[in-house]
Amino acid sequence: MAATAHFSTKDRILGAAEELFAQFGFSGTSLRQVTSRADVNIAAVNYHFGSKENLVNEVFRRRMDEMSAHRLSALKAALEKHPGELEPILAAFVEPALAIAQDRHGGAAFVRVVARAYAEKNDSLRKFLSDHYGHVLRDFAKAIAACVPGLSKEELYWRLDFLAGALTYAMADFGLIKRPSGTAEKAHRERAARELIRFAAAAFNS
Amino acid sequence: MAATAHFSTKDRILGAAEELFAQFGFSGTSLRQVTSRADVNIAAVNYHFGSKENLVNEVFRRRMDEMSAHRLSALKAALEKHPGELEPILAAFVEPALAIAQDRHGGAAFVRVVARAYAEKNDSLRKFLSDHYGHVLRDFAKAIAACVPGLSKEELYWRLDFLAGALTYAMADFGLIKRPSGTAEKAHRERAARELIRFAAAAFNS
DNA sequence: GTCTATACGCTGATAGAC
DNA sequence: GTCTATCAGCGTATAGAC
Repeated sequence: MAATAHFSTKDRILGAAEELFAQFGFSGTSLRQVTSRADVNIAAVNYHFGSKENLVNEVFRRRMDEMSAHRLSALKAALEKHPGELEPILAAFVEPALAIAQDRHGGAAFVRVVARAYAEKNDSLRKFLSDHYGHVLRDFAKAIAACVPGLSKEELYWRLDFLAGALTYAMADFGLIKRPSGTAEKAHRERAARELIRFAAAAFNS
Repeated sequence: MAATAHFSTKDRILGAAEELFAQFGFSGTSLRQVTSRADVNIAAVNYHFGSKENLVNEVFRRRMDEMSAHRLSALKAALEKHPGELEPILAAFVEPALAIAQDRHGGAAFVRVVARAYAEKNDSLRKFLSDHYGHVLRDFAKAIAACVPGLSKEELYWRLDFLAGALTYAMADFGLIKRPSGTAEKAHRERAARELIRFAAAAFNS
């Protein structure tokens, strides 16, 4: 695969799916659109991915791996450069998520699938998430606990849940706040991150 | 309609749709499932609702109207009984959502429908919500602004969005926190509401 | 192993008879 | 208002070519 400049059938499907999911949403994209854009036969999807749902999961896994890596390296940097400070830890959690969410290339599809993973209570998907990315949350919980020693473990986890909810909501751009048409997407995202970090810092410190 | 104990075709479709959407999601539920459960003809949906999308909106509207009315009357009571206090206002926002979530007659279904809308990032549904219930959020924003005079309007709206995200997440039981098997569902939800109100109060007061 | 042609049982939607 | 009939498009499955 490194020996050729051509993309494989599988990669072309992934790329086309990612673009179309971002533009039209998950259920708004048909496999026929995907395979037409990728210039492959309709049956190739089921050959390479088994099902449409699994194709979505594969698109999702790519982003999640990337986001988790960014979160962990940002956490490491935050602990080294700002030991004992809460906000840099929260920034390490929030910023990679919002960056991925607003990435042009498939970010919107990623957001949709993240939320689905929870909403569907799909146990195998939940297990996949917990198995592959649970250690990330645990690292953040430990780092936050060290900054806010008065917090019980139960309260800590409740608040992490609330932060995750607010973050997911912000990622999906679901709320009242709409980006003013004059504002660049990047500036809007940075504003969202800054606001959420301050919000969460105040809440964790209470 | 008040003259008879029978439910109309339209109401039977709405009830069946709410239950099925909660269980299988929007795109996971076919109109044939809905009409089969409601014991009406498949074409009745398009006759009464025009489209599947509009049926989704109507399912939402029934519950949202109820929840919004509860929120507004609770807000009024909070402002009269506890003028100048933030936490009663937040409780007026959070607790009706809790109440709906606990309602025997489809309330749990409603919460899951909201969660799914959020997960699937259904744009038309989102616009519908914003058009019809934006004024409720605006009333809360005004009440909160009076309690936290230092907050800019923009910051206020960001924080309301974060609160809404955390609330949606928590009410749908999305997060890490799992209800211990010995705990009653009602007690668990009341714990969630209490934690969230404290969390949000700290965040708004920062 | 990869890929294609083809078809099956569904879907949401609509037109027109009653 | 409600029904039947029918439509194009959907995700999926499989047989078989290379």
